[in-house]
Amino acid sequence: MGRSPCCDKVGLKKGPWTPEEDQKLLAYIEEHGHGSWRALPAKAGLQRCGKSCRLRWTNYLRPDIKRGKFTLQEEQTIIQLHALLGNRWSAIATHLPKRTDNEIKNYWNTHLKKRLVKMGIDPVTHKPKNDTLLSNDGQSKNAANLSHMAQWESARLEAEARLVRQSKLRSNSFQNSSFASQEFTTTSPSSPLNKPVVGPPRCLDVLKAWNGVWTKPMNEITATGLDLEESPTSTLGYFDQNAPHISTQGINGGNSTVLFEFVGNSSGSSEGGIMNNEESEEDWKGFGNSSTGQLLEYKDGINENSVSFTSGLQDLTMPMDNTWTAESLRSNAEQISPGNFVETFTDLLLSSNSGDGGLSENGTESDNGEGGGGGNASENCEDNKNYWNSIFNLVNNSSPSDSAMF
DNA sequence: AAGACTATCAACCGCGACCTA
DNA sequence: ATAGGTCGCGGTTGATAGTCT
Repeated sequence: MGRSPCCDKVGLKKGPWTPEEDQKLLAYIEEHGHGSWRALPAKAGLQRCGKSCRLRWTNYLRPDIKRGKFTLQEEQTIIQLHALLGNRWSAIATHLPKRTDNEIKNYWNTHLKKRLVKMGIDPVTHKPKNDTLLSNDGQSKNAANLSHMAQWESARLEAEARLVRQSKLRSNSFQNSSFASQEFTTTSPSSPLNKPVVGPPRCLDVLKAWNGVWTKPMNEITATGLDLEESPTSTLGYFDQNAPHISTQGINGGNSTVLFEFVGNSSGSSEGGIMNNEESEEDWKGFGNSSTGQLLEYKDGINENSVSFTSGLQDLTMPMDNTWTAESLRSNAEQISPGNFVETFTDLLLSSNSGDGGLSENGTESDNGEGGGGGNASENCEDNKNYWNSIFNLVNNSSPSDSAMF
């Protein structure tokens, strides 16, 4: 069937919105909710098409939008999610509170993609340009798993979208009541007023692990607070950022989800490791000579039996069997001196960020070798390997890996 | 100072999915 | 089953600001 025009284009205004138009749209939605976007412009007295109104509201006027540069944490989340989901900006935005898909898309295209390219990583596949590393390391299996994971998460996201839609329908009668009473706790940028998603955001299990990285001091890892009572394959459980925890589940006995959270008294971080923009940029530029961060290199990747890291001072090998429990994590965590896991993980992920940061082409600003990554080809290869390994690590440790798919 | 170039991001376009009759 | 209508998503464009030469 053919696509019908969203509106009569004759006489409709296009281009940048004026403050007056914004005011009209805002006032109308505050009073009536948006209802049908198609009908809204006429009712609100706007010479715009409904689509334009929806976009303006969704990407700019909505009160629950956070503006300004992205924090380091947000950057990390975007990269991780993009590795899993690809250009599914709306899905990615679901996990970035108060950010719109459009904003994330723009940020990816103008910043993050370039950084990955400079790292020698294909921003589309997130694979090193020379991905023989993977096969050489016997990690093609992991790559396949990741691919499956992405597919699986995609299916889940779609199912979630349906649920949200259904929820929306059920609550439609709710819509036109008081605007002021609307909850703006939704984290979905695609969930404006007509999507009363209340409560913490639904979150990928992967992101639980990932978010956790930023929310809890290493030494606060505990074996308590296991909150994955819900099925690991269910996304109906909410991730509570205020309830960081470490979770283990029936490892090898069916479910092998292991979520652990370290973290973050990052230098320059404020609450929960969230940094302001300048600080974020500083981190991008400065890791490698971080005085507070301690290098923790994901050294050996994942193999059959263990996962190994190298801290600045010592090696740490975590068993990949059912002995990798909360307790073991905690005790192993204690092996790592109280450095900042956030930074080290960031280093791990982005340690080849020489081009964009403070490391000059010739490496003159690289005053140390460990985290700078601005070195030779072999170092870059190692960094790329680490980058991808970090993703594998997250996926493998937090995936609902025990679904039949895996 | 001025023109060229680059980066950023708001906004638009077109497609596909979904819903309803 | 099908057609029409609506909405949301992802790709792209274009205006503007900033930087470089």
